[in-house]
Amino acid sequence: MSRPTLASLASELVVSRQTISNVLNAPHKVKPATRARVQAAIAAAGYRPSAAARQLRTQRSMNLGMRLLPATDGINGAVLDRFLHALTEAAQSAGYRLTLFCADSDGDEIRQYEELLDVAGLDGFILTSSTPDDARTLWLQERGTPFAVFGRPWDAAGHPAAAAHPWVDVDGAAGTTAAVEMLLAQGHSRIGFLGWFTGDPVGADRRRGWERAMATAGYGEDVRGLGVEAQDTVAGGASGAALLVSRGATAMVCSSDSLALGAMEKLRELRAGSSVSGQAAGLNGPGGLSAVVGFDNTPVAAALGLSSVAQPAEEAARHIIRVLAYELAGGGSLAATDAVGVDAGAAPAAPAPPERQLLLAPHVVERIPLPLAATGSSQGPTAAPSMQPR
Amino acid sequence: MSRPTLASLASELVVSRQTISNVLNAPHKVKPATRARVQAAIAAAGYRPSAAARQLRTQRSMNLGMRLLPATDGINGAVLDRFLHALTEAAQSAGYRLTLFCADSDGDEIRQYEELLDVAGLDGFILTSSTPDDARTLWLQERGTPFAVFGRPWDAAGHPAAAAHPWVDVDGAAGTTAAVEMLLAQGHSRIGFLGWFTGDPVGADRRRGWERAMATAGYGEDVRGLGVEAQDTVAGGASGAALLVSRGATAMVCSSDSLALGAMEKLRELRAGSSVSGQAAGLNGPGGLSAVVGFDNTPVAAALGLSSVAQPAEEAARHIIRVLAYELAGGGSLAATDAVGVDAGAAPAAPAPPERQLLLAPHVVERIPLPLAATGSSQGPTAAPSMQPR
DNA sequence: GCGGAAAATTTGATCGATCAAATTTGTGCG
DNA sequence: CGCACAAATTTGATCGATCAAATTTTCCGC
Repeated sequence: MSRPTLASLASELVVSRQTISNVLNAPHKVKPATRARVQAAIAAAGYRPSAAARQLRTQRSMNLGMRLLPATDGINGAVLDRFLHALTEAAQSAGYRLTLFCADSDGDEIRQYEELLDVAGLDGFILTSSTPDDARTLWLQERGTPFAVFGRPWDAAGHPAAAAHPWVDVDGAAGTTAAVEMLLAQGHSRIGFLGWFTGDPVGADRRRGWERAMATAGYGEDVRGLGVEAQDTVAGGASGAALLVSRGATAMVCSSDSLALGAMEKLRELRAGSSVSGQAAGLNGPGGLSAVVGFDNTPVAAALGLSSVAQPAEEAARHIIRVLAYELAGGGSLAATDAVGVDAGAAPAAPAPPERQLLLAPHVVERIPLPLAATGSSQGPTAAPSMQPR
Repeated sequence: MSRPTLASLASELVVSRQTISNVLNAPHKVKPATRARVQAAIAAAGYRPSAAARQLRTQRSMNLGMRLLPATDGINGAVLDRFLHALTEAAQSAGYRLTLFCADSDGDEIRQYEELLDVAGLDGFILTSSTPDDARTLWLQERGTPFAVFGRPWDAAGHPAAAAHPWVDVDGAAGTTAAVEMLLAQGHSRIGFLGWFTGDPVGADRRRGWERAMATAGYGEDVRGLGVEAQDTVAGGASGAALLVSRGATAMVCSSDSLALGAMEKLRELRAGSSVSGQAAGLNGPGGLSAVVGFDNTPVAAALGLSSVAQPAEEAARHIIRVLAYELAGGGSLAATDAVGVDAGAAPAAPAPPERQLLLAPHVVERIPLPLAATGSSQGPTAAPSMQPR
């Protein structure tokens, strides 16, 4: 037998299509006895409603779209990777499917939205990364398409902006603040900041966290000169670290793991260079090598024993789906009014709407740099005789 | 006006639905004059056929599915990331959409196939990674679902197996062979192999490439003891490298960048330990640090100046789509006979069917290890005065 | 046992496209 | 001119579900 349909199942069961449909979509409308009988038949026949037919009628595809950004660094892009995994999983368990697409530019991305909405009837989009005065969010809002953004809205000046759409972001400043606090606890006081060039708001935000923490600790005055910017690469990190050291820094918080990796290597090199007792250039602070903290907690950081600020990408993804699903389920129709002083109405215990805009706190993963001692790890290496030749 | 449909456009143009449909799907059936008029109207109205309606009628969704594997290492997983990007892009330009899904196990993956086929009507699947006697490929073949695999089929013994389904893979042995040749050219002769524990066929294949190249170069005898296996981590690479060095290796080819990274660090450490003139333990072969070659050409390798074997992931992705699209377009109906001596028939110049099974050759990216000299890269670092406080 | 409202179920129309067959228009030629 | 036949276009049915309204069944009190 080929795939069962509502009609085929109905005639078999001697009930109408609609009754079966109701069992699936509005069970309370069906008499318990019938319901049980139908459910049994559905399970037995392995019936699954066709999404295409359903979509044609209901105009909902249960399909969400997300642009796959052109891989930038690959070292830092790892966060989006984790995000994508978690997003797929969350979407799936919320009953949505996830469609990927590529775009050459933000303009092209909008063109893709249009196409995907018209042709595939996607129900909503997830945007990753937000730019100041984002054209995409404007377009989507005008058109009334549901969407949620991983990344705060920024105004043209690079400051957090107010926006009506849902978003989730990670509080970068809180991350660098926590990193500074960790270093302070280790006994450091001349803690530098190593950021990237591109004047984007994310970098500025991370820098602010460092400034704030230093000021709070009473080192606000010393900060001048300890904030440095370089290209967001390993090489850039190395030269930036050299500059910071020359200015007396004994520790540094970096905007990325690429930078931190370069910094760590450079510190190691400087320490090796300054002879055995490397107290020379102010190196060897209390924490030794771990005086470098990266950002994003990339696999590389984990592999090399680099401390790093970890973004809760999985939690962000789950929340994005939660919000989007809520909007798509019509939750937005009531929640349109800002959630301030909404006490009247006495709604019948709706399942507390998710925060439409959420800032998550990252945490610092403290690591001890790879010792590289000859002692093997859990399982030591073994010589293996050549296997099958040829 | 809301979205135009065939019917709305038809009445506007005073032609029938079917004529418009034909203009889109079988232009040759429509008189040139009419065709032009309809095409203009389509463009003007921005008409786009609904995929759901089309799918309902044609039973084709133009949608491909792919499982997103649970992120393993993150360092080595980068290849799949590039693959996914290229795949999305290729699918898109072939007119297909890509749907992602997650699964807990291979068994669950099959369950997902079933669901996605029934509910969403996916036209085919892309599998990444293949296991010996893969249950998924068997299931898909039995069911007659089109699919293509990134990875060769292996038999239970871990040897390449014959299979009827399309696949693309990268020739790992050729990669390690090329790596050995590069090292030979640098003057090395005691070249070790550093693989991973898990007895999977991919690792064995890469090892065979090393063995073959060494034998060809006349060092077949020496190989004994120079093949070592460890955990596929940075720490594992370090300890494996130590062992290889103790056996007299001056260079080594690794199965992954994780291993190579550990090896590189260990070599650096050993070299530093053996005083200034580190000729001691047979270190400092002709190629110096670059005597380590990794596999997968991960961003980390690029960042750290580690030579590595690069998989043509993008090309693999494009070919996978090419093959799958060909099958889905009905190309398989003729190509069922093996492409050996098919000279008869004299087909009317069909656009040469793509190879159903293709082994791509990787290439070695030779790099000079990060010097970490204080001289800044292209753009040097600059001190930046504190930005907006608070 | 009966009227009438509520509950349960069924029927016909519809979403927007393509297929298959029917119909109309156009062309060549004796 | 008119016939046969091909080209171009149109019509009706269909894919598989849900919606809205019509219909039948059930239940209750009097």
